[in-house]
Amino acid sequence: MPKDTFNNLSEEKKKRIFNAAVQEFSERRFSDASINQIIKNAGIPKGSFYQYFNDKEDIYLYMVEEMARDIHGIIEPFNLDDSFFKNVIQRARGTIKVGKTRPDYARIGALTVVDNSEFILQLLKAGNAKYIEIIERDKQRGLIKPEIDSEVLIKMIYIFVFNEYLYSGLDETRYLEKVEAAIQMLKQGIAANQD
Amino acid sequence: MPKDTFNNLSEEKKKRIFNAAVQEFSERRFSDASINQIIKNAGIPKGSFYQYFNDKEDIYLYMVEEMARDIHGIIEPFNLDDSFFKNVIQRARGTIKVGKTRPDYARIGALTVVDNSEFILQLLKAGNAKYIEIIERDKQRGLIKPEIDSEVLIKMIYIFVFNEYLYSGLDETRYLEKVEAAIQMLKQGIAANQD
DNA sequence: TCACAATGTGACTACCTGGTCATATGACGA
DNA sequence: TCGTCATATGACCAGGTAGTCACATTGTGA
Repeated sequence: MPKDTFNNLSEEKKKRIFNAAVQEFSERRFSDASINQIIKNAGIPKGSFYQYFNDKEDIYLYMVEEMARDIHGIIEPFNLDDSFFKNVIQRARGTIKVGKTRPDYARIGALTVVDNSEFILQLLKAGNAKYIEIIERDKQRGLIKPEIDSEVLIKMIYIFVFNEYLYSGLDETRYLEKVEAAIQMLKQGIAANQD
Repeated sequence: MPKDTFNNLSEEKKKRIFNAAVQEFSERRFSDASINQIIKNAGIPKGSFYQYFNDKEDIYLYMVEEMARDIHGIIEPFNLDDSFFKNVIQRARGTIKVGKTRPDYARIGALTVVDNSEFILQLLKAGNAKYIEIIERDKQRGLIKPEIDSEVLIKMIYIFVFNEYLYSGLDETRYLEKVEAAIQMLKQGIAANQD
């Protein structure tokens, strides 16, 4: 959580610092991102940074919250009545939509997939909790086989969706094709002879 | 490719350097690994390293080749008559077998999944080529649906298998369960009502 | 024995990192 | 006008990185 000194700043300066963070965290994963680079981008002195934030985690969390607020209008929220499949595809479409206007935002998300720091892992775990719920509900609704391991399922999708975005996200058509192919595979299976 | 000066070294010294590389690359992914750390582990001066290798990529490739030679006896090679599924599970079992005697080797492989440097990406692409072949063959044999995107399939499995190893690889039973769950999902699908 | 080539060596350069802290500045109330 | 307090600032510290290079040592063949 940013310190009071940060909250008292002018909107312009807060925005400048936010933009600087977005720039850095979209170029390098959290673990590799540099505070020095952020202050350089923002044009603020080193000392000020530590007057505003405790550390890198602090500004990252602030940035994520701001981003969430920003894309609130673009991305559709979870639809709890829809199936897990629909929600995932919806989300993939959302990622593309975001990627069109804010490729930096989308890349920040995608970069989490190649970060194995404890901080990022915890963040992801929290973010996936909602999906786990939906999967469990779909099991009860008879849409998903009850013996399926929800954690494995969401993990497979999550890391694929973001990994793919990292490498082919710029080509939107191709990206959506790949994601849909992946989901179709998981949905219907790849074996030709159903037994 | 190591320089001649390296090849002329005593087996003992070569082994010491190899071990030092294994230690470093099993603790940090390629991008984060430090040459300084390797020479420290090996007990050789900085200047010597550059007399033996061109750079970090050079020693990494050497290490990978040596490792491949080393686990040749442990891991079973591709069985071209077996299905893709069997080959993947075989490979996962192989990873576990290797992990038992050489957890460092297994971790070096697993760390590739969180490395998005061009160097590692190329290495992985080359390594997956054989699997692509097997998938294509299974399509012709009628074991895999012909419309399946081979690249998506192998990518999903690859990143899942290594990602999972990175986080639960130490618990072998759990790890194998997760991998088998993942493969089963892909094989038969997760949808309850087949249509 | 001598000369020359191959190899060993670590101090050094240039550059990066996160974090601290003494000092400077400016605002605000008495 | 003065004192106090919040905030701004960048020099500085300790530690890390990759790569170079002048010099020392060793080996080898004449």
